[in-house]
Amino acid sequence: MVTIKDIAKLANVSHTTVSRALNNSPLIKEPTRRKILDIASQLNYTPNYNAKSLVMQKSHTIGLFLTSISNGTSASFLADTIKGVNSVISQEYNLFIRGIDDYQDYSSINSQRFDGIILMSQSVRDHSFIYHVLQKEIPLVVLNREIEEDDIINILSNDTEGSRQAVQHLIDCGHTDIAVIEGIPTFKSTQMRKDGYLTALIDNGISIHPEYSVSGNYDMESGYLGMEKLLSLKKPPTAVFCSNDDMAIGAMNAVFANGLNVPNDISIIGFDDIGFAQYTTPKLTTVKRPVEKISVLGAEKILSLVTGEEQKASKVFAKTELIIRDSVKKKG
Amino acid sequence: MVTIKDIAKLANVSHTTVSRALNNSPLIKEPTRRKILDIASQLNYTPNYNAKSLVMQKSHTIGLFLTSISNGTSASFLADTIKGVNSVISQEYNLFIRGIDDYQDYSSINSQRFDGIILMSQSVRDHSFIYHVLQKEIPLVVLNREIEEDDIINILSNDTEGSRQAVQHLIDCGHTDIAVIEGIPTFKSTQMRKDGYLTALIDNGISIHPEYSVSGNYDMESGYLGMEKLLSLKKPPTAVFCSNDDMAIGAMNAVFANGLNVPNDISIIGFDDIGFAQYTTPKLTTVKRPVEKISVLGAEKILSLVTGEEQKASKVFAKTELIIRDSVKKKG
DNA sequence: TAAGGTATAATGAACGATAATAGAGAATGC
DNA sequence: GCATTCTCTATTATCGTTCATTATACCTTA
Repeated sequence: MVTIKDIAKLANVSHTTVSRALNNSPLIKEPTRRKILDIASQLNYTPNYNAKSLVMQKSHTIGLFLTSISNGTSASFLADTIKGVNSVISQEYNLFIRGIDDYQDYSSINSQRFDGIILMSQSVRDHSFIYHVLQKEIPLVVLNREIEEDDIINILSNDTEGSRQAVQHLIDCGHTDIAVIEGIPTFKSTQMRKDGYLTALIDNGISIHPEYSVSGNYDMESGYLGMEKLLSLKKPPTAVFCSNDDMAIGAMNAVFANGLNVPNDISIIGFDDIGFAQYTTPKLTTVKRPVEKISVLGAEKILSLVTGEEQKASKVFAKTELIIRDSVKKKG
Repeated sequence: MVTIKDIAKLANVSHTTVSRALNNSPLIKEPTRRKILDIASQLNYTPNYNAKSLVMQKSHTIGLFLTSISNGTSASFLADTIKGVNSVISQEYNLFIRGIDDYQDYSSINSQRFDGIILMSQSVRDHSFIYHVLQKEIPLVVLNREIEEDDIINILSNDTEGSRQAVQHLIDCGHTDIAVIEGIPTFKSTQMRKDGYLTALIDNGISIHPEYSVSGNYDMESGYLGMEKLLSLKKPPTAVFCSNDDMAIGAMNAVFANGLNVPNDISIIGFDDIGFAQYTTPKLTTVKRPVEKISVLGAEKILSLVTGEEQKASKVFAKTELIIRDSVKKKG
């Protein structure tokens, strides 16, 4: 492997001069610089990032962490996150990806190894991780889940408002017996979407029936089971807000399995707008959550943090959007 | 940040002794070793991987490359790949993820930066990348796409056989007018699945109609368009083999949009067995492709390669599996 | 012409680890 | 009892960079 010393020898200069020439230092005369650059490219020189990192105390890697990679994270969420970050992080950085739950302890996560960390957070369980990163003084951006501390850069989608709009849409269509299938209990998103559901009901003076709230865990199977539970009530709801699209799809299947029809017997609305939402039968009315956009914003933030541009701690909200398709019926 | 020298000072030994103690060298007496380890854990010592890498010529990072992260790679494929690899690569390794198409040139991909590379390959375009990695003498495992060179470790799913079985299943159900919606032309998988389709027809003495082969690009939209084209033929097929599930879902929608029924008017079979396949209406009959298993096998291979265990170049085939659900109808 | 400036380049010391070699002290042999 | 071997630890070099300091050559200027 060719090093700056090899180049130095050939150029008849010191290795320092080579280093400076390669780093565009003004201390080097143009002709020498040219000569050195020529030789470097002829020898096909590539800098040794380990040596560079060692002396500069910079790792050239950005860590993208998720609450989990294998558990409870849907394929489209994972894919959108990675796509968003990947599109922004330039080639000179290493893009490192892991799930927090892959770690027994966080000792290997330090500022030597990471210039900055993006956390796509889905659970309060992440708090110990956040605390660790903060304590190690690694630049951090937290996506998707609101963190109360105010010296944190936080990029969020407004799930509460999004789900409020969704349920308001059901109400606008004449529904009053509206149920919710909830997500994984420990996830903040679960709480926010439930809040939006409740807000819409309260705003419209609709009384809240506890039996219309059933639990789920964001996968299709749990949507199926949740809907079965709702259908077995003495008075089943006429519309169901599912906390994500996967569960909405499961729920639709449960409706069909019971010989009923969506949206004629039961209206269903989802949350996320995954790619499949427009290919279900009927097409799924849902709330588009801007996962990829959040990731892009987060990656941009971490880059400017890492390259030293001052960044105020801040909360950025990316907007959700109600996507009306065919799974909700106007009553009366 | 605490270094071995700090530990050495406190333990009244040389830094070399500390290094040896931490690396379980037999040259260190047990009592000294204990003392050093105690101090190290008290100081919360974590090794500097950059320094380590520099002297040991080892990067402690495994690169997971895909043909592309943003173009033509489905969410479930990307997610399954990452899940599989992530579950195997131990915590002491960095897991680096990128798309090949993110690179203008491969100069930054060298043995200093990567101990080993896993390539989830989807296109012949990857060849220049493979050539580069081979030339840099970086341990390499290629997944998903067969590479002719025989000194390469290659882990594949047998798509040809899988799609042959799929089409054979259609034939067994009494279909003879069988069409195919193909994938992205440059992808090897497209060719293999087409081959399986053709093989099944030929094996059964069914004549091949060129108008029954329509092109697609693996996304749902193209499945929709492909099916529309087929439906507009004078004599539409009674069954369609879609080269992946996404297109199958698009195709089903096209059938519905034309007022027809699946499977009563048209039978549809897919390929991949993505999570949604069992939640479509009707549930999709398809061929399960073991993406995650391939990734696991690949990750295991690269690890044993990297840790120095001899590995013969080899081709490993992971089996596909026909999953029969409700989108194919028995004729007659 | 000597003293002082000002560019430009060279020297040598880091960074934090490992590895080859040297050295000190105890155990062994004759 | 002294040389020799054997254990264990210390010394020093090294990996490929950057950076602070020092040196050299070339101009100014008095």
